[in-house]
Amino acid sequence: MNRRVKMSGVTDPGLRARKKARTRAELQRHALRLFRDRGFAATTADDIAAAADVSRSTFFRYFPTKEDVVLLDDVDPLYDAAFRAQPAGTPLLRALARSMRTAFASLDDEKRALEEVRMDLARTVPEIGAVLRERNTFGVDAVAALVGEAVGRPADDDDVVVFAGVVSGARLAAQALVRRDPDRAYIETFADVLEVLADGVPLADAPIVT
Amino acid sequence: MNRRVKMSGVTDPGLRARKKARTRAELQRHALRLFRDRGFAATTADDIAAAADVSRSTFFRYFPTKEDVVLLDDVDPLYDAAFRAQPAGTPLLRALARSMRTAFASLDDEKRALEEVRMDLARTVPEIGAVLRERNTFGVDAVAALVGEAVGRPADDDDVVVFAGVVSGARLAAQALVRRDPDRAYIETFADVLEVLADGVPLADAPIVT
DNA sequence: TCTTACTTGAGACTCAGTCTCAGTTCGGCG
DNA sequence: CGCCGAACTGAGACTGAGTCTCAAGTAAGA
Repeated sequence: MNRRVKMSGVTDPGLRARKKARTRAELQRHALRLFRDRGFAATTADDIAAAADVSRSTFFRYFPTKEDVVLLDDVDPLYDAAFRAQPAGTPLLRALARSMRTAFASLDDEKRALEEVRMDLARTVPEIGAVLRERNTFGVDAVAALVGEAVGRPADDDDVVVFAGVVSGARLAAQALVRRDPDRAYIETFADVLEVLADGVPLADAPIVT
Repeated sequence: MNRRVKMSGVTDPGLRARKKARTRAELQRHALRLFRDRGFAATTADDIAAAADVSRSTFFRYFPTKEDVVLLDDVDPLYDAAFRAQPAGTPLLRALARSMRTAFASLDDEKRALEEVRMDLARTVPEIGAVLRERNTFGVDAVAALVGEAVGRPADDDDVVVFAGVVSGARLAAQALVRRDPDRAYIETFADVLEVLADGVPLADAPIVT
């Protein structure tokens, strides 16, 4: 029993793969806990490995850098999917705002808590923020790809890239706002900013006063 | 002769300070050269120190990290100054685009070359890009401060922060565009993007197709 | 059950970054 | 001019990230 079912359409993982997934998840779980409690810099790769009961070598086999451990994520694909599920005709910025809200709302409590720790670290620890910004669903390239597809233009079309830059900028703004007022919820703030932008860039035409 | 003139309004540096400035500049000069020729990762702090004929310790005394050496910059203050010099009444985005162009044009050839290497590294080497984005004149916080002052609003005003995010996003877009087509000049591209945005966010109202 | 391929732990190695200490050099003052 | 204190430098030890190699263990498949 518990044999790998090779014939069925969905290839069932098998013991080896299941073990790997479990180890990876364990490493992340302990890492995030330690980062939260002791701080990122004060947590060594050894600490994490020890907590997850594997060797340091193994830690780096699963995650190329200490930052990468924060990247592991079940949520980003959900944003993507939610966006693709938006009905045709929806204006882009609204569609993005909405898909963020629905994707985040669809998370169960455990995942949401995990996600909040991740976003907190992203705002707090510069190295992590940088990595996340580059490899996230909301990096310029990723948004450009997503949006280009949605409007039927190439991902390197100037307008598409500029639009993607604005969306990434909206995220930067949201992070800055939450940093200034930690009571704000990040996802909500991000979605709000996108909706503000749907009515035009604030201050775009504001003149300089002396 | 060559005595430090303490009485005159401008405090003349003195030997010590001059030496420091020279060492710092030398370190940067060699570092950028080595980064360009060998690559960032393949250049060790020892290499740079040796090239500039100082000890490794001294290198880290001048620059807290290897990335920081790329940050040293005479140009950013020029952008600031050029922006502040824009006539009252100029709309913000135009003012930013213009001040970038004039500041960059005011550089002599040597400085401009240096600046181009820096921007190239910023686009090419992720670590450097990240540091530059955070500590640059065009980071969200810096833009918010500059713009808040210009429109007479606090730097943590929501509109100001969102606007600053858009400007930072414009930079991200410009970097992405140059990455796709290295023949573009970065500064020009950045200014162009800002001017595009002055006419509204492209695709903002574009609907999703299918 | 036996072979093969993947996975792991141990440990050596390089390099970034921090810190301490001792020696040197500059600046200022008598 | 000569001396003292402060700033600067180089040497070297130390921690921790990240890479690599090798030997031992374990799942997969026949």
